[in-house]
Amino acid sequence: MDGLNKQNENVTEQVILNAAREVFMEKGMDGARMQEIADKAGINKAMLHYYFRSKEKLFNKVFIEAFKEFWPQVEGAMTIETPYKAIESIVEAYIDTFIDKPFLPNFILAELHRTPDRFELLMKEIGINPKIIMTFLEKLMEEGHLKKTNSLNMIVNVISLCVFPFAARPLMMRLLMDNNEQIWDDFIQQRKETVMSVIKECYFMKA
Amino acid sequence: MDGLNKQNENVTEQVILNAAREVFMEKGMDGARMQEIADKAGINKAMLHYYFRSKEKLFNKVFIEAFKEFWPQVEGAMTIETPYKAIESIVEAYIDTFIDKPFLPNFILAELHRTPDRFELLMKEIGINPKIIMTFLEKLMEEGHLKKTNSLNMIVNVISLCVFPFAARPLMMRLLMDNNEQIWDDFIQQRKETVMSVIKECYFMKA
DNA sequence: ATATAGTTTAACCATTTGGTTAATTGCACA
DNA sequence: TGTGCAATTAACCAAATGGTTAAACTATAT
Repeated sequence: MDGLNKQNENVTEQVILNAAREVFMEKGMDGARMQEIADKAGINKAMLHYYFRSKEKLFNKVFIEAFKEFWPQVEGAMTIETPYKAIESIVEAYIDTFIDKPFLPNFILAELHRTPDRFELLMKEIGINPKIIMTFLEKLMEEGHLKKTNSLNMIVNVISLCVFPFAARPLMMRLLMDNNEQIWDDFIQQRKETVMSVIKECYFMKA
Repeated sequence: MDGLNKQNENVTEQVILNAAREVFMEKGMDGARMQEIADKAGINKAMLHYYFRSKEKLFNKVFIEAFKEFWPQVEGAMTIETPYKAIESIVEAYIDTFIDKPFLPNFILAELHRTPDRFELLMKEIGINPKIIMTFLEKLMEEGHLKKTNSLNMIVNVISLCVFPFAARPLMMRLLMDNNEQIWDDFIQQRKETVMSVIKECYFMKA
């Protein structure tokens, strides 16, 4: 029966993708080894090529998947009525994603830096366009909910505050937090508040 | 005469280091190829090993050099009398360094992520300890120049605002700035001011 | 001039790595 | 039960890569 085949295929395919995600996230494209992915998936290396043809194709799949999960959250946030809650949701989308996938920021930054042009293509392919966040912010300024400022600067600041601590986690842990996991956890638990208080102070109208 | 030999040695050594810096900065440890470094230096590949023994030793040299140049600027900034100027100088040290070495943030983040423990060792070896920035900020709070807040959050915020835009440059250029070099240059020219205005708003006492 | 010591190179080596192939297994179906 | 097709594997391959070596070159000191 065809249905069972399809199901088996999907199972193996998923096993491979899970292993590939782990390895690529941790080691990046250059550092990852097909053999390690196969080992982690518990299958023969030839299967990777049987299902995904090449390392690059497999990598792309993993890369695209990571964004497909994340971006809708940001888009969703912008439909929220209250301006404050909307921006809070964007911040939350970023931070919760990275709590769940700690390697994602480094993974993206490395790939971004490795092949920027291919990155741009993939973004367009998936339909990610951060400019809509910018226009969203500009709308909120027009409507008088936010102070009128340079929206490019504002969005860069917000994203910087959300993403960078995760990207620099090993540094912060070792040089600022005495390698103490608890301090990191507390820091991250507060992070949404911390970022929002900066945004409030700098960009929202004083009540 | 020994002097001439030493000079020649130094010349070749520097040629190698310059080439190695370029390649490692752009491709990272995993992506860099010894042959490419040799080609860029215009010498035989064996020379790399003659002078630096191994890829890792060469990489370490490049890595350490990058910090040795940068960190004293930050330390120097903290000796400045006026609190505002002191913090401005720290921000300036970061941003000017990255204007000069655009690949440095990605280079550091990648290495940080690749071998965090070795990174920590190198930092201690060079004598870099960002905690002194934290205690410096705390002193300014005690003295009433800054609002009393969590110094860890403050330093992370400041560094995030300074570093992240450079690390994410390829993304920002392509998705927010229409690949327009001029927009990027303007953005970076304003960056010191932008960051300082956030710091002023959030952390300095209102005049 | 020649010995000596450091410098540089071409050729080579062992290992790793992404990818292929041909044979084997397992399973639906007739 | 046997046929056919997809899934899976072991063995293999060519290219790339970090590293080595032995010979050649250069310049200096005697």
